[in-house]
Amino acid sequence: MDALHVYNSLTRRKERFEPINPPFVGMYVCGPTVYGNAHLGHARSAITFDIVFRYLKASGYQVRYVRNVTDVGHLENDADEGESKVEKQARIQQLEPMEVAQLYFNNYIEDMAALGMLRPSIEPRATGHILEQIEVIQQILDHGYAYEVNGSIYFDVPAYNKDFSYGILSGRDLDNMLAESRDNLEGGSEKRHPADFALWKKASPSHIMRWNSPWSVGFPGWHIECTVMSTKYLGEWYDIHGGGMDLLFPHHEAEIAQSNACNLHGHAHGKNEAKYWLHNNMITYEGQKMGKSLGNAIGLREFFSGDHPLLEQPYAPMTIRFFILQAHYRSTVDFSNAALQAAERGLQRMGEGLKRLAGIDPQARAVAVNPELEQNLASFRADVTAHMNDDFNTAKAIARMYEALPVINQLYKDSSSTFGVSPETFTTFRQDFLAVWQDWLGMGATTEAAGQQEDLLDGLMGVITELRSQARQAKDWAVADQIRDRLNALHIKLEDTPDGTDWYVEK
RNA sequence: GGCGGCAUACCCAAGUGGUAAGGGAGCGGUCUGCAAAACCGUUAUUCACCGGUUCAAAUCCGGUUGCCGCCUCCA
Repeated sequence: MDALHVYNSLTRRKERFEPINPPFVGMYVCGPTVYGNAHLGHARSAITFDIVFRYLKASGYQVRYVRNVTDVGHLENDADEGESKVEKQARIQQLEPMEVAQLYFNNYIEDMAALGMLRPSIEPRATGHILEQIEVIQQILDHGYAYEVNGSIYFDVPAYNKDFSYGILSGRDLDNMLAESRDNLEGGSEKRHPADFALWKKASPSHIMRWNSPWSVGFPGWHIECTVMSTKYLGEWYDIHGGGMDLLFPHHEAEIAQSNACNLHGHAHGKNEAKYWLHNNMITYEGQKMGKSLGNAIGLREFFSGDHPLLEQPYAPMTIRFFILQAHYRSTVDFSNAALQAAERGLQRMGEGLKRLAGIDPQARAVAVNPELEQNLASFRADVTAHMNDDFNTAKAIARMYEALPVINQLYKDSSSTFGVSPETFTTFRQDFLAVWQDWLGMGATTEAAGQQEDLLDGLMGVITELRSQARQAKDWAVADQIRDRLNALHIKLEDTPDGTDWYVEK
């Protein structure tokens, strides 16, 4: 595609992407609730929108990417007046609730950095926007789309549905929802209608995270923070709202309702908080959904360390990123040791190609231009752009990179080769190839950060491999093999090549 | 029950009207003291099943079967 198209959940169609105020693009993504370490699902969502962020920037847009941090715990269960998830963790760990939120927020940032994520432009916290949330709730009340019961404020879905239409995003019909859930409407509920949801909850005595409001000492409802913070930083009507598919209902549906109830423009004017609603699909593990409630949500840190009964080995963060990018973001992606190991090997091969790419002298390969190779390299950028323009199809972009890999290998191989490309084509290709890998896909951090330790190790290994080469020249295989075996035991792999011996530390 | 998605080789996975991408694994080969790695080549007449539309369908329509997600906190 020659222009960016995105799949919009709101219209259920792929649409041409046209920002409201080019060259500016506003994007809001639902971030984590910080009461535990991040798992694979968090990674998928963050990676999906990291790609969107990167690609929009690479396309020349000026992007403001807002990703919230939910540090209000909310309740374990709407019907309970019990403690929130954050408070529960705080009690278990004997920490201040805010300490828990900060701890897991720090961990989240660390994990995301390991996965090659760019930091968003703004990372607002729910607890930092209590006043704004109270203001918006007041407006919704003033507009008649909410009501108070015992100090709690609920969104009045039926009232809203009269003037707007509730369910526009998820394709739900309020009447069906009513008919279907009438029997689970329990007597104790303060809500007038089962579809109503809390905007403000009065705190029970055990609820520690609490703030003053005109209605009660309490805390904001689950959905309101996103409406409020997106409006504050991106306006009432902005370009992109992203999140996982599991947030589509009720969370995003509620957000749209709140936004319309507050701003009163609504879909009659084609405005539903954001112009494009993008949703990444779920991750499964051997065909089964990964979820907290299912207990099979393997944490990112466990993948990195390999310390989990389901994992056969540790997996590098970049292996995980790469694997996720090999599938389209709107498809489910199935994790398993076999699949991850396949990605690991594939990534290794690409890394090899990247290293070779740097070592090719374009002048020396210009001898005889081979039309086929020339064409492969010359069309590279246009091909990858077309794939990314098609709803960020990173799977295709990566496949295209692999199609260029044999060309890189051929050019690298031997200088007497009759294969060649023009230096101009090659130089442009090399720039593009690296840009796609590092900047568009964010795979640049493949190589480990170099440090002093590494310099020392380089020096030591230089000495060792040199001694071993001498032994090999003397055909002293016993010594040569002993060196290799001993290093192998230390997880240092030696590989003999025609030019000398390569080594690397096994992960 | 309501809403939605998926079913492509041994595994992962692209592909939504023009005659099956890519990765891994397997197999054959090159290289190599050996090993490992790397490189080259190769692997689905066929896209769950049945019917229909079309010159043409994995791709569109109808039906069947199976799997999954959301509807409750979840990315």
